[in-house]
Order: sequence, then structure tokens, then C-alpha cells
Amino acid sequence: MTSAQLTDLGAALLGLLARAPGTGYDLTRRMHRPIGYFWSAQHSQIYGELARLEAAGRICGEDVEAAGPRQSRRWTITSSGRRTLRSWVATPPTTRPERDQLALRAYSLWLADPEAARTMIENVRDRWATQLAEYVQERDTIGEPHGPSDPAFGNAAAVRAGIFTTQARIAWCDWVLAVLANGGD
Amino acid sequence: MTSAQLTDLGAALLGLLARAPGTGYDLTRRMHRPIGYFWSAQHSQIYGELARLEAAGRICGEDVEAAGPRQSRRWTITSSGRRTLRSWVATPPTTRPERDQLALRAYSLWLADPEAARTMIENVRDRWATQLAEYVQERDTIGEPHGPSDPAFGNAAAVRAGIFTTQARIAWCDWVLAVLANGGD
DNA sequence: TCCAACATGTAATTAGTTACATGATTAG
DNA sequence: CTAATCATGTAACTAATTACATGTTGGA
Repeated sequence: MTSAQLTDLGAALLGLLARAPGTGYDLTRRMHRPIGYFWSAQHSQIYGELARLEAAGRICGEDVEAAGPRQSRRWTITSSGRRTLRSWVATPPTTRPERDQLALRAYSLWLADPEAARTMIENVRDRWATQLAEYVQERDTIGEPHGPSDPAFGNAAAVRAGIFTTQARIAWCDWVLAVLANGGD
Repeated sequence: MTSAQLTDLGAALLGLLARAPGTGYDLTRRMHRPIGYFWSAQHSQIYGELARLEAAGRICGEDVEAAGPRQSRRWTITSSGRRTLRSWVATPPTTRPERDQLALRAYSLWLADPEAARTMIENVRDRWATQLAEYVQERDTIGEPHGPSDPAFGNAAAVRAGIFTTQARIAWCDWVLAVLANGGD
């Protein structure tokens, strides 16, 4: 019951449990889609965080039958956990430093052979185009949310976050490719 | 001279040193703009990484006069370091998991009071609009790069990465605000 | 018989942030 | 005389990934 600061991962897990209870394994799978489009974690991190959430009284677990060698626990969000999450979502995020591996490469791309650079950027552009197609398909299957109090609003927003940022990255690749195309300097 | 894997931070530092030599303190300042738009580090991390780059023979240092209580070192990229960086830039980045704190909030935003949600999103939108204006101004002062072998190409690409992704985030905020506006569900 | 999926956990390591520590010079 | 800037480093901690470990059930 020691009320520690809610971490980002903790908020992600509470967000999943606010929709439906589940076991650690279950949550690990549910972290993939659509929440994995903007936040993800390995099971090793998830089990530890669940233990911390329980210690803080934000979730409670009941024993269930397990297939494996160990006992399985089904986690449910508590009313305290729901309150914590509810106030957390409305606090503006602390600005984290950006980390963009491709932009980091672009910063030193003037050193590379222009042909090799073009191949690399096209390769990445393709990867993102595929990813974008996946997001768009998902957006169309889930449809428009009914309103701001619909859990589907969260899913829709997640997919849109993926779409907008991926489109931006593709546009950026195109800008880089245009510079690479027009000149041996 | 033990040739370890080049880290992202190592590549960022080599990218700076490929333009001009500098001390650790100097590099810490140069990490802010424009490279800090997509990669950043504290001085504590930088000094350690410089030691590793030296051990791998990618940079070499000469002692210079320092204002403080300690000896200062001016680092220069070696030809080996330049080769390493040159091949690193043309290798496609390994896809890292996305981490978007605002999208994470959006995923659970259906739980919040719509008024509080709107205030929070508008707050973040404003922050990004300010940031975007800064990027645009920087883009205009540095101008168009002369070609793909110009170091200014890297700076221009960095600023554009900032512009494109920030525009995407603002567009996403507008989508969220539109949903929040049209309905008490 | 072997592989995938179920199911949970620990250990080791790397990346990154925050805080601690020192001491000189220059501008207000 | 006080604060900011110059200048370098270590220590403690949190977040996150990868690898190790165990053992069952059901399908090809």
C-alpha cells in the first residue's frame, strides 16, 4: 500500500486492466497491439511491475489454474488504481529527449557513399510504408470512436498516433532522397 | 584498440568530431543543437563514451590548458574512427520500440474528465507549436544544403526531422481535440 | 517424437538520468 | 560578494533488453 509514483509502464498496464482483467502472460500479449504501437515491454519487465502495482494497492490478484509449473494470477484494477490512472492521464507528460536513430544517421550521411546512402534510406522507407499500410488497415477495422468516454477512443488515438508519425517519417525520407538524387555535390 | 560495437551515442560524438575537434565540455554543448533535436546526452554519459572511443582507437586526445581544476583534453577523430562512422551511417537502423508518452495517455483518456483532458492536450499542443516555430526559424537560417556531401546536409536533415515529426504530433492533437469537442458521448 | 503455445519468474547487462564533488575565472 | 560559466569526473539509481530456467498440454 506504499503509494509510489506511477511509472509509464505501470500506467500502460493499468490502462489494459481498466478494460479487462488478465494474467501477466495475457497482458504481455495485449501489450502488442495497439498499445505496442507507442509503448512496449518484455514479460520480464511486466511481471516485476505487476508486483509493484500490487504492493501499491493499485491492482489485486486472484489465483487461477495454470498450464505451466507455476501458479497463475488473474489481475484486476482496484478503485484506487482506477483513480490513480484517471488523474495520471490528465497530467501533461514531462518532455523526454527525442531519440531518432535514422536522423542520427542522416547527421553524418554526408560522409557516406551517396549510392549506399540512397539504398539505406529506401530500405527504411519501405519498412515504414509497410508499417503504415498495417496501421491504416487497423484504423479501418476499428472505425471511428463513438465519443470521448468510449474505450475505443483510446485504441483509435493509438492507431492515429502511429499513422501520423509514420507518414511524417516517410515524408522525411522523401526529402532526403530528393537531396541525394539532385547532385554529386 | 579493442574494436567494440559502435553505440548510438558513440556515433553521435564521432559525427560531431568529424566536423571539428573539441573537448568533452564543448561536445556537451554541441550536442544540444541541432543534434539534440533527435539525440541527446548528459555530460556524465559523454565523458564515459569518449574514454571508450579512445580505447577503441576511434578518437585521439591532446592535452590543453583548462580553466578548472582538471586537465582538459581536445579530441580529434582518427582515420579509423572516420571509416567506422562512414560504414555505420549506411547500415539501416535496428527498429527500436516506439515510446510516446502522450499516446500512452490517450489510450486511457476515456477515463478522464473530458474538460481536464482537453486542457492537457491543448497544453501539449501549445508546447509543440512553440517548438515547431523554433525549428522553422532554424531551418530558414541554415538554408538549403548544397549537396549530399556537404556537412550542412546533416544539419538540414536534422531540422527537417524535427519539423516533420512535430507537425505530425500537432495534427494528432487536433484529431484528439476534435473527438473531445464533439460529444459528451 | 518434437515443436509450439501456455505461463511465470530470475539474472546479467546496457543505456540513461540525477545527484555529488571540485575549483578556477569573469561579469554584475 | 555572488552568481554564472568554464571543465571534468564519479556514484547511485531507474528503465529496459537479453538470456537463463522450468515444466505442462495439445497438435502434426
